Amino acid sequence: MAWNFSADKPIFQQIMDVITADIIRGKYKPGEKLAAVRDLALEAGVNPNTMQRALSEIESTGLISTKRGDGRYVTEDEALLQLVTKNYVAEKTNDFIDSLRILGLDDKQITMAVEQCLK
Amino acid sequence: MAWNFSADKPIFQQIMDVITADIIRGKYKPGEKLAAVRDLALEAGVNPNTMQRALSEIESTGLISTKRGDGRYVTEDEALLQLVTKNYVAEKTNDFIDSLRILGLDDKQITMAVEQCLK
Amino acid sequence: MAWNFSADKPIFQQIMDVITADIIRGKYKPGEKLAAVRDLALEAGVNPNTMQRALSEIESTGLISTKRGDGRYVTEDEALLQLVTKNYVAEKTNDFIDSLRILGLDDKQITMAVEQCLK
Amino acid sequence: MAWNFSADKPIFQQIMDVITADIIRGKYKPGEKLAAVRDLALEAGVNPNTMQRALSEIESTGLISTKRGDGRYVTEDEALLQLVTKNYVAEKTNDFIDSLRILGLDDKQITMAVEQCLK
DNA sequence: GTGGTCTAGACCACC
DNA sequence: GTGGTCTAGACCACT
Repeated sequence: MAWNFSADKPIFQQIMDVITADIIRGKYKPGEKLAAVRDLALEAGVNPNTMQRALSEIESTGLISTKRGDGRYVTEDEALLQLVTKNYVAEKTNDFIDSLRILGLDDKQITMAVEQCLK
Repeated sequence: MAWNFSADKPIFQQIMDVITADIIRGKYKPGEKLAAVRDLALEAGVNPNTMQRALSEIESTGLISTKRGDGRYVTEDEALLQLVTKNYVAEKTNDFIDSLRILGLDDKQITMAVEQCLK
Repeated sequence: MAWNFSADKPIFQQIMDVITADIIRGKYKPGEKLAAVRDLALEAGVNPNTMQRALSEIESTGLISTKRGDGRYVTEDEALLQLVTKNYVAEKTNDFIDSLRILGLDDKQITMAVEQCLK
Repeated sequence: MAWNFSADKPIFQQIMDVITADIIRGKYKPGEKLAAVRDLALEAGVNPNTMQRALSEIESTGLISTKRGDGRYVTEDEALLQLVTKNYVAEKTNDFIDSLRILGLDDKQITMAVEQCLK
């Protein structure tokens, strides 16, 4: 069953986002072995090359690492995991705030917009 | 003086964002005539075709309209303008919230993240 | 008070259509004198050049004629008027039929479409 | 072998009409993959950019969609297809009827005009 | 002078 | 190989 991809972002990036999120929220535990590339590709309904690329890019963030001839493993470095999470959240948040500030919204209006959407 | 474009999004989209924001925050007033495509292109440091495309796409949102052989004008329909603004803000906010929720953050954590970045 | 023009056809053509229709349906009687170009332009809310062009093009169909230094007059040749009308209707109808036939609709379906829209 | 284009409408619009009609009348089946932009452009005898534009605009109606790095596919959503068809026919028909009504023709005369041309 | 269209050709990201 | 974007430059229709 293929995952759901939007057309306006590269598929490999969307896969990155999903897997990174899975690691951060603990679906994949530290030290856990990931499924084989072709199995993941099959599950996501994408070309194995695409999945391969997504995993390589995640690897470059340090969240996962490859053991040659064995497979890919989630990092056990919990400090790194928290750092990545923190940066990820901060980046998303700052981008969001900037995009509203550019419209002329002040801090109070931004807070209100968030609270309204959270309801 | 060319504008500053990032490499990870199409230029025409970045132009759209800038001009849309300019209209929303009132740099361009309702009913005001925009500069000619060629002039805007010169100002932004892009090819006239690129600017043309950005403007056409904004036009499809209704924020601006073309008078043939004359020029482009910002809509005078203030209701539409407010609607577009509202949708724009809501969309950005929802995207942001979703991107954090997928990590497992709850509403309180999201609010906190925003407040921390606003400081 | 300006007329209502759509953005997807040249304004002078839209003016032609309106005035031609006015002549055909008898709003302007045969032999009647038209208002001055600048008055018509004012009424339509367009540039006098545009109105001028529209009138010249209608003139080339024979429906109106110019008396130098006097003004423009609707033709008194009723036979011509009927001929133009007939051709006009036939042309519109054939274009319409062709546009539906190209979709694979047969004669019966076309008749039905028309009747449904007439209700 | 270049297609036949008339001079009074933009080429990309004429291409849109042809391909849209092809989809509606089933020449391209739902889910079918379209030929590559460059190939279609060659077939139509136009610049690839022009074909690209035509296809993008059709895409915005939902009739076709793009799989990145793969190609363009006709929608499999038959309900959408029928809806588009219905709207398309209704729009053409209404435009036609309006253009005759503005001449002062009543419903009966319009029906007669159609029947006469169908013979 | 204004916007709109088209061609030509290049480069890139993606699968 | 696929579509997407951008540049360059030309031509046209409209006001």
